[in-house]
Amino acid sequence: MAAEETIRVLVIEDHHVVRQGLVALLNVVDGIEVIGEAADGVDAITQFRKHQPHVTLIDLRMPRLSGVEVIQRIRMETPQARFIVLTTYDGDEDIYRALQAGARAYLLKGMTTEDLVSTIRAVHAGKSHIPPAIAQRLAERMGTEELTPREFDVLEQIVHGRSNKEIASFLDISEATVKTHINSLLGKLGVTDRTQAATAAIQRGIVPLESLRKPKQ
Amino acid sequence: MAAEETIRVLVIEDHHVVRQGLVALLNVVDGIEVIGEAADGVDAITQFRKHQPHVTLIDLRMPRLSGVEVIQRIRMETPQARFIVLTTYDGDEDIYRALQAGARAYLLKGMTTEDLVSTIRAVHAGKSHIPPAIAQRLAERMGTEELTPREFDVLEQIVHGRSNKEIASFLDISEATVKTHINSLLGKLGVTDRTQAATAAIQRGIVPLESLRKPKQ
DNA sequence: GAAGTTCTCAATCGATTGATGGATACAGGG
DNA sequence: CCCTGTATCCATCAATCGATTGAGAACTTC
Repeated sequence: MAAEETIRVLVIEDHHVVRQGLVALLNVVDGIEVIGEAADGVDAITQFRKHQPHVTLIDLRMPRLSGVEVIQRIRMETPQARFIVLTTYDGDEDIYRALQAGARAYLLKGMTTEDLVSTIRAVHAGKSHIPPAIAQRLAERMGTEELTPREFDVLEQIVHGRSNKEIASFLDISEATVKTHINSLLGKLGVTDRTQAATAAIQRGIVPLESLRKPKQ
Repeated sequence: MAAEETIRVLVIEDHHVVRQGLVALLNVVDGIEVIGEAADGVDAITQFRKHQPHVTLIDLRMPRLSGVEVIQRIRMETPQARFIVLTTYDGDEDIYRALQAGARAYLLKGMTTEDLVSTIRAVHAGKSHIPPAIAQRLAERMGTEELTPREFDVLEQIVHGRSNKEIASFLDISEATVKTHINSLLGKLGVTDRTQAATAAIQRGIVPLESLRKPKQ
């Protein structure tokens, strides 16, 4: 199956070095051709429309439009589009959303060339390619309940180190109510106190690490 | 200054894609040549001895031997060696250690090609190149005291969500002692409770995020 | 051996936290 | 309309936490 068809790949990745690395790796592979690149979400959609790639490699963390949003929008107009999600950190909550949005596979940036190439071929052939470890974690997460918006607000404040009193004042509710929300979210996260809730929230990417240094808008 | 001297660069980076990207970017630049690559700390030292590069690009998070250790060991035998630290996340506590160990510059992986090239040239010319934002943060950190080993043990347990009683039992000391250590480390971290201590520890890279999923050996 | 660190422990006390039970509102489905 | 589920809110109370003070033992460093 030498010259069956060249797989046309679009690479969406904001880190210049990583994007260049992907292109350099892929362009020496037989049967794969990088036909476009994008460094942010908006450009990604433009490039997709222009080139209509077979397979799109996409980073999740990007300026302007997140990877998940890009996948959702593109699949609105091109449902058969095939995406492989790239991510640095595998605790990422967004992976789960991306796969729900229709991504077919998932790769860590520490992957080997063989991983990359075989995954691209598999996805182009219509297969999905989720590592067992991720599949299991996804299954676990399916069973767990989603946090309500209010619970999310409270969790965000907990991660930022606010006390119940401060959270109550910030959200303009009573301290007792804050405690109720905390109690609920502790149960949903499967933890027993606020410190565990904070680390779990960071680890799972529910509250992004980047938000910590900022003085909360 | 066209053909003054070709700068010989060694690239130490465990992520295959990133390494490939750096090499691809640098090899098209006039006056810079990548003369070696390494994917882990031990190999890094071997490659350094073999090629004696002018400038070494080095990632901090690596298997076998950390970037900081590599810098320290190489500078033991080659004090004039020049390092540029690469890192993904700029909250990294290790940056500070790397610069103390003798790194001359620091680059985020989201940098542009111009950043990369000009930094390599600057460092090769003997200059240092620390972004103002990092310099300021370093200055701040200089004033703060280091945690003692025991305080670090306790902080690690806090991040893992253990209660004082559990920490006491785990470290085989009394709960009172645990409280003493917590009191000290709260002061040194500049925070007021354990939840803030946990998020600060993660944010600054004092306790690595990867250690969270594991059931604590 | 004097000085400095670190680690250890204790006791007290006010503040914070988390568990529990319960109230209200509001949405479909039957 | 009633029932069920869900999200929001509040109060009480015991357990935990953090601040504070003081002090002895082990280990460096000079």
